[in-house]
Amino acid sequence: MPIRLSSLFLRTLREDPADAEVEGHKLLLRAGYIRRAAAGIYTWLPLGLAVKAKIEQIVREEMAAAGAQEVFFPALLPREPFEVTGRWTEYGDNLFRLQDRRKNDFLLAPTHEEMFTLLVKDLYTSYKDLPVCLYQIQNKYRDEARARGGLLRGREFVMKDAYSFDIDDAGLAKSYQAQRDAYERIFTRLGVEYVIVKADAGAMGGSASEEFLSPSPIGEDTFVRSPGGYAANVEAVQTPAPAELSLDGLPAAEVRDTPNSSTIATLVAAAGITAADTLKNVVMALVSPEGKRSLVMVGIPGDREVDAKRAESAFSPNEVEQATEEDFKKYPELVKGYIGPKAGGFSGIKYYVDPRVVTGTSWVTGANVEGKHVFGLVYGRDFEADGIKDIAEVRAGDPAPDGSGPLELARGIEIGHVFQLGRKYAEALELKVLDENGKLVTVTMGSYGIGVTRLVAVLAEANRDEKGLIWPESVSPADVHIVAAGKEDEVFEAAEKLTAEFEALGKTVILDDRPKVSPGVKFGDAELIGVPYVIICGRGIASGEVDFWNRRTGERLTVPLNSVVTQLN
RNA sequence: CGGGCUGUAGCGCAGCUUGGUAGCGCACUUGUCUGGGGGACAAGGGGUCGCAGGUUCAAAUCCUGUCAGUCCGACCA
Repeated sequence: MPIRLSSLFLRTLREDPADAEVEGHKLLLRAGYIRRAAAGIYTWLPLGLAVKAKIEQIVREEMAAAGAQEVFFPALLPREPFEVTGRWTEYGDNLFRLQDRRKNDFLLAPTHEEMFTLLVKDLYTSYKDLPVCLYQIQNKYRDEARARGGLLRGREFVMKDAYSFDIDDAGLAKSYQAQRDAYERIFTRLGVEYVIVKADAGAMGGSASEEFLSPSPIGEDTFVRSPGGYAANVEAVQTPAPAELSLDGLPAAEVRDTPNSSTIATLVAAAGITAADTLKNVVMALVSPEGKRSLVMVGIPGDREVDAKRAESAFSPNEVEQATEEDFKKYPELVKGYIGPKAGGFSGIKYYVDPRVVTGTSWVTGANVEGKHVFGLVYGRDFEADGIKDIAEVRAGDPAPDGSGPLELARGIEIGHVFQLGRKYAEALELKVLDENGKLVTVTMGSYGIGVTRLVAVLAEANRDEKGLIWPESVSPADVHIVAAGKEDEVFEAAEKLTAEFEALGKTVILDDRPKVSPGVKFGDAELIGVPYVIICGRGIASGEVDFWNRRTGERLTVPLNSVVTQLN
């Protein structure tokens, strides 16, 4: 049956809703795909549901091809499993918590690692059962501090999450690759542009992790890429270390008076040097998962700022905070504005340097005395560090770690994430199987996510013009949109006949059979709704002709009524 | 969580400064005309003015509180 606009539950809006900011989101609202129910929570209307179903279908087909089996968990979960893995508290305010009538704690699942792990533990006990890969397409709930861009970042959203279970690392690598390949096929079929970037494993533990980002100026993730094909999340970029320099013939370090030069800017102005010549020693406070606070010091080139996300990543699992006045009070040796590396170090403070600080490099830095800096302090001769921490900001033009050229910074929307999770959850929840020697071994896992509803937003954002949406064929709510433009019975009869012919070929049709609606309104709605092919049955019917519009290219042809079906086929 | 802005009909907005009959456009209903780019005319239906309290003879309007939305930032597998 065609989708008849005469009866479809739909009301298109002529004006943009005031609370929508992102263009694609405005169009989804105006064209009647979704309605907002609460901040970050959306109701799906028939057209939106059709697009979502198309995406899910492609995901299901490719998951099946990759050997994954579909299951379905409740979204409403008891507290206990999340207590075991520590995430009941770890997730913080982002977790929707609730209680039943007996005051037992429940949550709305933000993700399902625990449940998948427990399910496999529940049923499987032998290495012969592995590998196995399970997935579901399910609503997730995260009480985002700030929902954004409609479906882009919602508090309720649909995610495909898959988990692989293997007996060993080699198996995990294989499962990971199978999912990664499936993701490439899925995004290609969806017509979504994507880049695969190395991601920071972060708090999730585990080793290999890659994100699928769809490049977009409205993206929330910053990533870098090089002309030679390197791509990584900003957190994951490793700054290449320059070659070490010879210590021979370098002038001796010299302490000079630099009054009132407690910032890089004032120092540079007063001493006639550039910021890149200076070594800025940043003191930060680390808070361990147990809540213990300690200070660290990192020397980075003075022309760069610390990137908070990179610092978090480098010092994970510790939280990184700015050092407070109180912190400084505990270490009177630290002279704010004139902090520098010190022979033997400051007791209780680890000292790290940026990767660019290599043997033979010479720096202008604090002398640990009010009003004095050291000039020509050479790494490997005059000072050493406890290690390397790569926490300085990444800038456009920086060299790619693999030598593939200068990096460019770009924004992207995370549409998928593949992750070698390892044994973190299996250990916490004691998922073990007997191996061929009858010994218990802990299973190793991978987790693989695709943001299904986010993909609707990404597709809408990437496929539109000033008149409306332009869906890729693979996700369009219908294959063809047929408009009966006119008042004559012949026009409607021809449109009906054409609809039947397309449907006989297995095509899905949106039929605009609204009586007494002017052609202009119907054309406008067709363009807004965004089916890629539109056929107009109108004044040409008398001479056996219809108009054939290609929504994407804008091409408009007049073709004989009796050949339009083959034209589209 | 911090800062800004906004809550008046399904959508977009005016009215608030200076308190006194709640308005406009779109959408919707009916009729006539029109019929290839959101057409015209006429007649209609629809609003606890976010919520609560206060001031006042009288509050959409002034005051206090609160809730919600949204943007920027912080946060965020």
